[in-house]
Amino acid sequence: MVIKKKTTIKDIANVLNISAAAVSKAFHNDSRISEKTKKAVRQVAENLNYQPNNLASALRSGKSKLVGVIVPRTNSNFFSSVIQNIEEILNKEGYNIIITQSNESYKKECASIDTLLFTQVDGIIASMANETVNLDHFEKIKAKGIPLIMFDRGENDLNVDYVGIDDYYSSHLIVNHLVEQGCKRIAHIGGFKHTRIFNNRIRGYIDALQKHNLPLDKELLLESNLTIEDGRQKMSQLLALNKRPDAVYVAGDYAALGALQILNESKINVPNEIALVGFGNEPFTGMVTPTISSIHQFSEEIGKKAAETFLSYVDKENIKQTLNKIILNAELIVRESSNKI
Amino acid sequence: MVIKKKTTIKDIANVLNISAAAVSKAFHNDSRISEKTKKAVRQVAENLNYQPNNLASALRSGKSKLVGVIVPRTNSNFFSSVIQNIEEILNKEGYNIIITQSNESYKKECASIDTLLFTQVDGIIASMANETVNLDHFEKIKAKGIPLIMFDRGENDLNVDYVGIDDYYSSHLIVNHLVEQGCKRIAHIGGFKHTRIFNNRIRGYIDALQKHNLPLDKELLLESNLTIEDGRQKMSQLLALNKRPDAVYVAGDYAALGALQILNESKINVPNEIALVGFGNEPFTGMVTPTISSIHQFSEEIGKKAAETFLSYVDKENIKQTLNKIILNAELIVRESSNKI
DNA sequence: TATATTTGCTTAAACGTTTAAGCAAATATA
DNA sequence: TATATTTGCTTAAACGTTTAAGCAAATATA
Repeated sequence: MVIKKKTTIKDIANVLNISAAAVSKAFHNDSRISEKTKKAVRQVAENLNYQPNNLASALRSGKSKLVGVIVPRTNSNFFSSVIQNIEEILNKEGYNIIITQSNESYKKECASIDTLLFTQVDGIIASMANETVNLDHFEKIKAKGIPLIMFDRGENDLNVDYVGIDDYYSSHLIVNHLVEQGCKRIAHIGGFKHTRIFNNRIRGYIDALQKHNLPLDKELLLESNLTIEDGRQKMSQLLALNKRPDAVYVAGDYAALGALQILNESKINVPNEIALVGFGNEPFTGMVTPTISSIHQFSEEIGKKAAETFLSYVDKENIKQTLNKIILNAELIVRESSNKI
Repeated sequence: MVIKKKTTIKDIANVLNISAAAVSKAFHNDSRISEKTKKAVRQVAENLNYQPNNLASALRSGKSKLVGVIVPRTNSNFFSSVIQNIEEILNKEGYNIIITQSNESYKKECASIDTLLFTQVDGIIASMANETVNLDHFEKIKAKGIPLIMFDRGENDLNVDYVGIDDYYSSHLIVNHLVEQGCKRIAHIGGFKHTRIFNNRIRGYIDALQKHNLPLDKELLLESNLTIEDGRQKMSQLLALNKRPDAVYVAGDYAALGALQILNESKINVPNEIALVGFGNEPFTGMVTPTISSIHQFSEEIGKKAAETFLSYVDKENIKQTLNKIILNAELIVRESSNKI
């Protein structure tokens, strides 16, 4: 059996009787290398089946051409679509991405950051885990001097670029719609208050009620981890009230599904007795019975903007990031669960 | 502003007045380095906030400690769970994974392989795109001398390790169940015949019918790309037949959902008029009305076995792979769509 | 025709590790 | 006490690139 050594830049140089440096420059289309030599280099490279060694060039140039992406989970339409768009933009510029999932765990998020830094990524694009409160691990990234771009779930305190939708305004969209449908007691099953986006949705909900001169009933505002299970639990809690709500706005689709299950099991007419709106526009919202109204975030745009923001730092020395929010529009998709006709 | 240089092994060596080689050995717990020195090295490393440079060690040792993972999409419960388990096993051994999505596209799959090889991964774990027929791009991986492990969607012709479930037997599970429910005209909306797993499901379907002395009606065996849309289309086709089926076995959950939509829209009672079974146990099968029976694949096991198979090649010279199938059990989850009681 | 500029390379060092080979001092063995 | 072995390091080269500096030949300019 023949042990075949990998072809290197030197092998090409030997064939052509030029220096390795000239070969390297030919590949990089250096203006001081003649067209004739460039052509010859390309030809020999193909003949010898040359594959550049990214590790070596990364080591020498200090750029690994890798970008780390941290998401709470890939198993979600939103995140997988964002990832896909990040990849598309970055691949075009010669970057590859390393995806890691935090599984909503603070510990896993810390570990992810450590491994990404160890791999010498040129930057990190991240969306925070639910559990995360302390931000020291993200500060580590900044201390390394590589750009950090947050999307969807971020924190102002990090003072870095952020791409997301206007959660406060989205709540207004939902409340406006429900009021139009004639609802007067609108409940909100919200996410953790310590997470900025969920806090904004809560603030938006409260302010929108006030705008419509509706009273804020503390019993109708619940904090949840937004799983299916907790959605069921919180909905049961709302049904047990003396004065039930006539609409429920849930800050996440999975919890909205749990709520719907309880409503269906309790033979409550949705939307006529109680209307329901979710958040995130997961595909299943259009599959269940009745279909669930939800907020659609333009994941393609979010992914693209995040990638482009990263690229804007490339080749800059001494990166100095500041809080820079890119806020995109979101859209309310009205489906059966809130459409009384 | 202070430009801080990264701490290297040499900085530690200077502080302790020893050689860089000694520091490297101390980190690798070499037996010829004294405990005292090791302790001192670790202490100084911490003081200087030393982070090892993976690129340099990868270049020198020829091992990047990166493993590429290629999936048709991450946006699926099955694939994201497999990925998560691969990651868990490999992280323990100091490996990181680079995930790429082929989006079921042959071209994207080729590109993914190129970028992974460019990044000098130590191995690749992959599940093939729907579109893929030609296997040259996978042969490239083998030619590089790094291990290739296929899961879920593979090809015998590649002659590499494969981890998956017994598709042929799974079809028997489904047909047996439907016969038990009293069904006699069982249709099959199958995947592309050129993909091995779908072909096995078709063969299993045909043989299981024969085992139960049921005739094979060509009109009832359809080939599909298994999207929701095509599921709708193929179901409509079945409903247009003179002799309709009394059960439909769909080789993918998304297409099964499309079929269910048509059945619901046509006011056909599921399961009593027509029973329905899907494949894959995607979460939404338990969310829709009626809930859809489906085959559950143990994604945790599949991910773990794939990762362990990769690890079995680590540190081996001259890797020689052969067709080696690891076949795991699958389970039929019976739900409302096929349970006549 | 003499000098300046451009072209097309080469040379040599470097990126931060790992590792084979070797050496002196300390310790063990005969 | 003389020799053999072990311990704890050092030296030097290497992994495959990139890049600053420089040089000779070719070409342009005065």
